[in-house]
Amino acid sequence: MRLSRYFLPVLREDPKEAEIVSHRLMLRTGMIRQEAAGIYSWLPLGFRVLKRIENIVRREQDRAGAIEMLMPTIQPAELWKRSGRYDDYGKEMLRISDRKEHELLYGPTNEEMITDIIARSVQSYKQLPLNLYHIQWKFRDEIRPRFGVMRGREFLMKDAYSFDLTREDGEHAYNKMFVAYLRTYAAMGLKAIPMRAETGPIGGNLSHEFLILADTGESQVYFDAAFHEKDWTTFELDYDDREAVAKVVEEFTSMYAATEEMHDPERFEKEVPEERRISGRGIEVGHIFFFGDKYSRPLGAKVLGPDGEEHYLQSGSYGIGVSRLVGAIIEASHDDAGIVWPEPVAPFQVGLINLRSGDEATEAACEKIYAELENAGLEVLYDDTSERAGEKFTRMDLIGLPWQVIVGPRGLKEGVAEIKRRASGERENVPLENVADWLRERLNPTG
RNA sequence: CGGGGCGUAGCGCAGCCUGGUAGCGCAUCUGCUUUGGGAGCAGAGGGUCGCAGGUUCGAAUCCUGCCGCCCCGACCA
Repeated sequence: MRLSRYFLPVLREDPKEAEIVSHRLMLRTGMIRQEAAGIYSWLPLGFRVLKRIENIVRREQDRAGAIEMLMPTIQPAELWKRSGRYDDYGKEMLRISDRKEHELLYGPTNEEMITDIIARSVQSYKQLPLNLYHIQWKFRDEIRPRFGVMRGREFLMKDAYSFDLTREDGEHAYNKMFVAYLRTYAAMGLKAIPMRAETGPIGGNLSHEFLILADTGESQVYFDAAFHEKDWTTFELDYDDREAVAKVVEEFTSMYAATEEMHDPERFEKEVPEERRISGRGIEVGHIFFFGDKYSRPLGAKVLGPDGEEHYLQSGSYGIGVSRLVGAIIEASHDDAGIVWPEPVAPFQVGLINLRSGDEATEAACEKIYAELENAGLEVLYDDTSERAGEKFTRMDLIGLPWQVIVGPRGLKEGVAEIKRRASGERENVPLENVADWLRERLNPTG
């Protein structure tokens, strides 16, 4: 992408409404634009990141055997009256009515709808297990939206719903999602610590929240430093192997980790040696629940089992805040100069900077490298604008692409381009003709 | 919902107390000079002063009501 033809409205100054770093940087880099409290437009740069994250989530859900679908944002109130949540959900639910005065609502979550779909289509245990998910916009009329996309009213969420015949099967479905979540966050360069959680209005009794550590997090968390020593990168296993899956869950739940609501200081002190007790702030980026027949009963989701009897389905629901993750990743990965994108979620992998636009030789060298990088399957933002070097450097650091290729008359004389790694600031001079290969060796082509 | 703050050009702000023809910096446009870490000079464009009502000869400024936004607290992907 040529910057001169792109839409990247960066702000030179900090917008005054943004206090926390991710919100500030998202506004400054032109990723988002606020339309109302907790409601944002996603501008091209932000949209690219959102899609990247969404794709990683999708890949890991698919891998764990979940099946993607899409339910609408608008739901009939009638479903929610059946589950009893129409009244329970309170003012957080945005209620609307159509021209015929039918009561509708903008979905804050989809347990009712998916359970109803299953109830109408699944009659036999032979059709199980099922885990269906979608990635769809939600609306919750939060008491106080804040922190940009981290607590928006409208937000993009991946929500999956599992349906099984027995509690044991349901727990396996839960465990699979648990492992899939570890894999998902790891694939984005994050460590999200699973913590025992309250179940809230979703209900049920088995639940974990996944939190990434950041000073600006909204939750107070307590955990065992042993989490820092875990291997977060390899969870290669057969999802159908119940024991293997349960073992990973066991491994990651045996160490103490709790949010403030569930924190038990006595247990913490008893189980964790003092030097390993860590308390800090965390951002909740995922939440999984197992709630048995809480919804299948009122919505009549039952199947005939092998015993010839009717059984209510055993269910769980599994959410990842996709739009929140954009902010959360920035909170976890930035410096004074701006965002430092982990490669897997970066909007572009490479920023190519022409330091002297208008200069024929420099332009020719840039065009050549640009074409080679694109041919190598890399995603490149080519700063071909006529601005001065300083502005280009500052802007490229601000938007935080993992690699910068800097081409100017100085290097051209030596036949080299300078390649800078945003995260570490290391620079290396690379012969012009080797730039594409050099980068390709250090990057995975994006799919 | 309780507490605090803000609303004036695309962005950041001054002006308001003490009413008198709306200003600064950055950005934008034109020209020239520049060009390896947010350039210089010269010129130019851009405003329902959040909205409505009131007081006044006259309101960004005073009064009343409303709306929006941000921050702190109780709730949540």
